[in-house]
Amino acid sequence: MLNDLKNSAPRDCGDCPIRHRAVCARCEADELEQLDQIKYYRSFEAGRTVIWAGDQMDFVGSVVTGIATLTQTMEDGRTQMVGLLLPSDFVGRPGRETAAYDVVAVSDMVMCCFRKGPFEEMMARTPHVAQRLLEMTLDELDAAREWMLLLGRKTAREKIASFLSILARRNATLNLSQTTGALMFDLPLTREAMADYLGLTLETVSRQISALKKDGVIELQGKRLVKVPDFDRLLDEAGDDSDGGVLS
Amino acid sequence: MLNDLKNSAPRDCGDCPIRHRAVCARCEADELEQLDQIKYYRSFEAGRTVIWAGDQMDFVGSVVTGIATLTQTMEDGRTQMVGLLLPSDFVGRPGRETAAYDVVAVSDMVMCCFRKGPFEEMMARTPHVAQRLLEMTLDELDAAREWMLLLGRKTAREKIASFLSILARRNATLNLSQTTGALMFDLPLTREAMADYLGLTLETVSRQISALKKDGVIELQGKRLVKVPDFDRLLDEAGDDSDGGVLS
DNA sequence: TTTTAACTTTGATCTCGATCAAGCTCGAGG
DNA sequence: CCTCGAGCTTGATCGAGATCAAAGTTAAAA
Repeated sequence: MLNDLKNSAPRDCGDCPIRHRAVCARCEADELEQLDQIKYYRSFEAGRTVIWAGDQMDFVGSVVTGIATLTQTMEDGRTQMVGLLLPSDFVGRPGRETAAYDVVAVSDMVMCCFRKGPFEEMMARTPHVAQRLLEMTLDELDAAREWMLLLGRKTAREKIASFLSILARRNATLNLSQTTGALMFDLPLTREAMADYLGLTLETVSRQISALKKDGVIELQGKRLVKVPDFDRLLDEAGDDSDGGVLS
Repeated sequence: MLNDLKNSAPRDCGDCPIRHRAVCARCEADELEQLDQIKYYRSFEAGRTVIWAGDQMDFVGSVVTGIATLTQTMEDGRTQMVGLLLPSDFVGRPGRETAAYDVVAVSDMVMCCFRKGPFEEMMARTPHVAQRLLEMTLDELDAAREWMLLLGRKTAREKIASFLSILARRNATLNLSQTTGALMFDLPLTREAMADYLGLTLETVSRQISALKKDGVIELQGKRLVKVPDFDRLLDEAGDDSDGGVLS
């Protein structure tokens, strides 16, 4: 409850790790300077809630480092995660007063924030921010629709395999490795959080991970480090169109 | 296979039924005229496929009248609807070559289309189109996330009740009625299409509709006309936060 | 009018994942 | 070192919804 505020090395946009992927990606030097003047950083410890659904939300921003989740909860407590926010992902919606979802930091996290008013003015003035935001929103919409297929039609095993292959692919993109052959990555979520993302119970998540391990699709080192000896095998288990899509 | 092309009374933007809700909603007279010059209408009979996932897509457009569905299909035939396109909804994505989903006309339908190239130029020149498209995309993203909660966590009965209350609310918005008390509307989808939307089988859809009828939550006249005697009761069955949200 | 086929309903049964219930693991704090 | 508890695994059982099967309904076509 205390902080949010310990200033974690305010950065210069020039060497920001998400400079070319976030909402500012298309900005020219002068636009970047405008953004620079209205931005501020906030840090959150793992487990902290960034904002509650329904609360007044007077800022928008980008995840700089760390991971957060977007979740919806029904009155009786049933919970569905509707987004996993990784570095460069955008939080909040211009033109809306209140938060639509709970946003929770899953790891220690730093956000680059803008007060909503100035940000909206900026959007109206400079097309590059709005353009980039549209592009990012369309990508998120595609991801949400892919998730609808997963939630509505995939089996528990396919859900787990799909989730793991998304994490694996993302990890391969951030690092330099190629998407075939063996690769390793960290599981950033607890079994329970995975269950909330996949529309399962934590017991089922645990069982299916064990099953995939027994079948040699994955190997575990500890509870959180996953090794995938054959990525195509994992993709196959995910039931996706095996287009083997090139990393973008 | 034949037509698509029978010219259904090309309209003047001035008296277009979706003038103030579609992607052109914010346009000034001069911008509207530019759009007018690159637009063309296409008609589709009920059941016709507008475009197949993966196909080259050289246009974008808006649904003017009628209803279409957006669906994803796995290799083994499992199908998930990821969107229901109503009048004013936008189809296609600027900056993408191929269609991501199957688009199928569910009723006879008329679309207002723009070739992709000219539309993208227009978007780059005039901010009002891009602004409106961003707003619409954000709304669709919210709808997709609401659907994720439905698909991941709601029971079959809640899914049906949620779907019916969405249709009822939309109908109340289009017509003049208020959202409380009795209201009637048409079911635009077959049981199978509803099942694909809700992540169920058609048998379960049929059974749950029968159950809601038996319990007096809805009444049916024929297979397709639904009467809701008490809308709050239906909302309650849907399991949603009962904020009784005012129609926007 | 009869035929036909798409759509819907209902019944019987099965199965996957939920639920209930112990234990296990491992790292932080005393 | 031990204790504690959060997170994870595994087993036993249950039940909502899927699946398999058969009729019923309706509207268009012949």
